[in-house]
Amino acid sequence: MSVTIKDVAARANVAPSTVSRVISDSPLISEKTKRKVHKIMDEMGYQLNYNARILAQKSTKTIGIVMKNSTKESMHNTFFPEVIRGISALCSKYDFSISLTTGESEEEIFNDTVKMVGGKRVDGIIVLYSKKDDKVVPYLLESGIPFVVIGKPLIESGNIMFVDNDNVQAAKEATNYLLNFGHEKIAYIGADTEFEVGEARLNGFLQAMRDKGLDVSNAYIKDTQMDPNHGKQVVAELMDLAEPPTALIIPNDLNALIALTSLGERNLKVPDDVSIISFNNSMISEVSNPPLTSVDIQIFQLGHEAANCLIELINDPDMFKKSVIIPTVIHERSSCTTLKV
Amino acid sequence: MSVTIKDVAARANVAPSTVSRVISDSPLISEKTKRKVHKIMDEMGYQLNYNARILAQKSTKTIGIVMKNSTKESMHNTFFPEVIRGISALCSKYDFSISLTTGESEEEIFNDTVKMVGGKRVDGIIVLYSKKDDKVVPYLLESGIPFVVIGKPLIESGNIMFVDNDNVQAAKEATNYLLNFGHEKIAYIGADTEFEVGEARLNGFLQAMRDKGLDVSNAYIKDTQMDPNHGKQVVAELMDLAEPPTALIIPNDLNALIALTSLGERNLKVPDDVSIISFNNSMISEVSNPPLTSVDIQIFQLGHEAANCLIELINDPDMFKKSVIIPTVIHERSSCTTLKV
DNA sequence: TTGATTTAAGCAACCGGTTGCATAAATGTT
DNA sequence: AACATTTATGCAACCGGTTGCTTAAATCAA
Repeated sequence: MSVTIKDVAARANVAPSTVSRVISDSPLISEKTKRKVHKIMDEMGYQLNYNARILAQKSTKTIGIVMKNSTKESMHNTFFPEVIRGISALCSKYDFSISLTTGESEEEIFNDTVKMVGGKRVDGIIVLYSKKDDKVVPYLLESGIPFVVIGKPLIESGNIMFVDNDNVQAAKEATNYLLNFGHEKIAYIGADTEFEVGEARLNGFLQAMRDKGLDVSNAYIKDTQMDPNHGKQVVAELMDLAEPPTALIIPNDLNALIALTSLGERNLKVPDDVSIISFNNSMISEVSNPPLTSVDIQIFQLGHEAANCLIELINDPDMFKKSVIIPTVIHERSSCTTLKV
Repeated sequence: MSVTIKDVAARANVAPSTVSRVISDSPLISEKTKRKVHKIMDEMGYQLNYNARILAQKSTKTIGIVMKNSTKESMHNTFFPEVIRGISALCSKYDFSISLTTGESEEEIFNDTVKMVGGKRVDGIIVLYSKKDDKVVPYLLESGIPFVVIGKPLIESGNIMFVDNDNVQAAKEATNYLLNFGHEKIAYIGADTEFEVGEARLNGFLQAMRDKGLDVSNAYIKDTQMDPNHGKQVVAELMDLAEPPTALIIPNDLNALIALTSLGERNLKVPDDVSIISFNNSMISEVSNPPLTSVDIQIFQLGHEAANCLIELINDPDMFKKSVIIPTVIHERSSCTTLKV
């Protein structure tokens, strides 16, 4: 069908191996021959067949991305495109390709991963989450393939490369930010302890409160899905308490927007009646009304560093398993203010 | 290194070809042999090497996705994850993998595409946009690879499979929706005629206005980027006109949110002072304040259908080049109301 | 000029599967 | 029992590159 290395070789009166070496610009080939072969490759419209190369070199130059793919529960909307962008940037630079899992359920995602790894379709894997009772990471560990987790692995974290924020610290800072405004009745939303990030942030929140000598009622700790109705209900439950919170910590901007609307419906003003601090610092936080004070977790950077680590690891599989922490920074806007007394 | 078909064959005292046929569950092999070989495969932990299969079968079971990858300009945030989800669903079902372009600039994206297609890394391509002066589609056409465009191709559209909304119609309906509320001074934002979708919707808008016998000032037609400052500026320009519009058509929910905020800052109320209709019907439109009336373009479905068409086309490359139109539907919420007289 | 050394190119095995064709074994027919 | 069919398996070429090793040619040293 298409032009192969042999066709080129025949036309150029050289051996296929010579053509192959021309392609990889081997120093074993003279400039003269290289020119000749290149000319003929162009004439014939030769194009390298990557699959053949992959098979021979046993290297795919492809990294697999394992992601939760379901609608709501998954990554906060903005997370996914942004982290992909970060990964892409690096891949593009080092000429790697990206392959995605397509599964919806945990089972499917696991199978996709096995197919990628066992089937030798990728050189390395980036896992976009860290979750309890997850089968993917243990499998990867056992398989020996290079991989990086975005988020802090819950097992053998010393033995696994990961890229993460310091979520405990980030939540602590967010909490302290509110505490410094005089708030003491602070509710924490997003306590999904299935995912490591949820647990870590909850811990940070609790620590900050304890450091300040404050008790936290369980009624102030809420989980939430990425769902308007549920979000509104959570806000309602909090505000209907005998002692409603005066400040809210919310795990992402979209949920914060939901809260904002929900509070508005009850005629509660942000920040005058309730202060809100959220995570992600996406464009939503910039344009909501009022603009949200939000913790920038630097999603692009997370992806970028993860890809960076992974490619290093692929090039030297025995390297020291480092982990990198991406700093977070609070972007102050107008959703927090001093507690009215 | 790992277990190959030959290792299994040796251990089972059969030929490699037999093992291969066992794997593909060929009717040529007896049940007895199948059981025996399967048992040994399990014992040895055999795993198919996909690259070898790809090379031999000349089929990758992978589809490539060509996307604009840059931050702002690109797809409205929510579009990308949602369309991927739609594509994934189908791919998962038919056991296809997904490969992404990683490039940022048009040039890089084009090169990524060539590498995918020329390098035989994919069986087909989905292009996530339709743009003027685009080199990708002509290249794909020439290459002969099966591909589907999401959006209406600007060249040879009879010869190219595509999945799209009827954007002219959608914009017309949105416009009529506002006209029926008595609005006549309607501004259209998002007139980026580089992309087909921008142009089509603009035409729909103009048609609807013309049908109603209304002139449209050029001052009412604005382009906008996915950037808060620019968005606000656009709104400002419109509202500072001697005759400011009473209704706005905005190409996506995030920009509508920007507009909402921008109008709020000028103490203009939505919908009392200005009506807004936006596109995409993302979660933002549901939770903004007020909730936005938005045209649902069914992004998931666009991806789903595109993948569906592509896989059909891969299975039968000579098939009739159909195109499918995904219906749009206006979700009424609270951002539009009758024009005050 | 001759032998040693460097440089350039070719040979052939290999990566790990798939598949058309040949052949052996099993079954059926008369 | 002898031959025609059917069914099950094996042989070997092939997919399109890569690479260790060998060999031929060119350059160098003496």
